Amino acid sequence: MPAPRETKAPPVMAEADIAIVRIAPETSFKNKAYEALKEAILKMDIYATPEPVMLDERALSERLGVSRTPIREAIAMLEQDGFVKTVPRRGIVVVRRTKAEIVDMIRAWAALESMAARLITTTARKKDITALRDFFKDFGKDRLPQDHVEEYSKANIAFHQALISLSESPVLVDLTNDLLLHVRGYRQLTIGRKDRTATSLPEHLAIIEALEARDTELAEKRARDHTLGLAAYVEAHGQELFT
Amino acid sequence: MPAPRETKAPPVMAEADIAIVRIAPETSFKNKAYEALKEAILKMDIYATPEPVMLDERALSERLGVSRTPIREAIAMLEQDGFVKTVPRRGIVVVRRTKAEIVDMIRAWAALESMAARLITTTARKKDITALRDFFKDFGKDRLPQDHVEEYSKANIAFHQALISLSESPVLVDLTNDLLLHVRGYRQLTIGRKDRTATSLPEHLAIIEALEARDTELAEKRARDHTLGLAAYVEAHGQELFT
DNA sequence: CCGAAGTTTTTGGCATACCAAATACCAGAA
DNA sequence: TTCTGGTATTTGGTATGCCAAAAACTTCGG
Repeated sequence: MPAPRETKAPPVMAEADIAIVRIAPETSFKNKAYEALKEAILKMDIYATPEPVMLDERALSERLGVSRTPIREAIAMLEQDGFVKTVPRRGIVVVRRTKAEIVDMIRAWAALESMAARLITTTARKKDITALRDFFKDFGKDRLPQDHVEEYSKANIAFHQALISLSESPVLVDLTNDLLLHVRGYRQLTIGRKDRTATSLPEHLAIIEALEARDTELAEKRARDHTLGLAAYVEAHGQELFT
Repeated sequence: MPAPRETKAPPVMAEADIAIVRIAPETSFKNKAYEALKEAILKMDIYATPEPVMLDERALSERLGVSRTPIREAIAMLEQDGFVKTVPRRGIVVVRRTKAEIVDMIRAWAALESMAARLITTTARKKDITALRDFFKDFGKDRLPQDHVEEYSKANIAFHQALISLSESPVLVDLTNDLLLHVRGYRQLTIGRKDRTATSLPEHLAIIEALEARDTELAEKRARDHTLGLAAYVEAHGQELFT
């Protein structure tokens, strides 16, 4: 395949077939504002203050150097995502999730991930499954996860995302990513908790083993129970995190 | 009601403490446009014509009697939902799903519904579970589902939605509803297919039985397999529906 | 000092105007 | 007729301005 050109090939020309990089898509201000606001919201600790976090259209437009129009469109998108809620003539409030909502999301996550595990046993290559172990290669008897919670937490999330990607199901990937964004509101605070970290690694390895064995039912069950365990944990010990 | 005036309620107040219904939220044009466009998109048969269906902002704004601003905000929301995609300086196109995408969505649906079944066995009241049979009370040996495909299809969808609602998990309910909206693009064409209809009813009843028996694993499995069966069916026989 | 009425400010909702890119259209040359 | 160049049109993107409701502030009478 000499040239990546595709749309309606030109009649003749081809002047020395220099790489025509197809130009840049030039993302709009609307999308830039969406990304910027989304990142800002995810970065802030919404649960730190008692009073709700508010956003101001005009302030944001001035801050980002664009008019209110693209800002408002970005806000509309974020509202669809469930990150903010605009109250007419009152303001735009960053949504705070209750513990019950977070637990609920984690359960849905468990459902999707167990389906991913199921699919993986029938389609993924052994090579790719085995590669999942690499996420934890830095941890072992001499370097316990509970002594490097922060680091392990990152590896943990990366593992789960890689696992779901192996299912090659765009829907599962997208849905879990969305859920994860909401759940991560209290990243280290919950997922990386020491006491859970201790049991997490063995469970992950068990999941990988079931996948390698192509044991559909077992892999599905282990993936489900592992994440449901997290849900139960948050439900039991996450009280102090929510107001 | 002598006068339709409403703005600025009279100062006196309290006059006979009649039920003050909290006023109407007065949904904005943005939301009205969103609902209207969403319904319109779901109603049209996107897969009928070979060429992609396009939307025009100006035409829509004139059609709905509002300016382009709320229309654009509604479009931004629909784009987040995955119903449309706007291409800069080209137009707004109604997204057409491939067969693979639909199958993928049904699989995710299966995952979520099986989790709902799991939750139901531990929390729902027997009374509510048994009530699920009512959706099919009009069908039986003397009135086969395959002879009333259209009607059975509606009962089918209502059953699944009621089932998931019983889980009392807002996340599961919302996610499956979203998926269903996309899958329903070819409502009668797939879900109501005669050959599948025949096996559908018994499977539904089997799910209900497992729920009543509080058999978590079995209910989960039956719910999952039932919907995965639909996915497999679409994958095998849905070819003619996509381009 | 307190509170109610009135005024100003703030805030999101909406309409409108203009811009640039992509396309469609059209006239003129070969 | 066909191809080419240029021009008019279409279309989404963005900036502004104004409106009304709600909140914040001010003022004045008790």
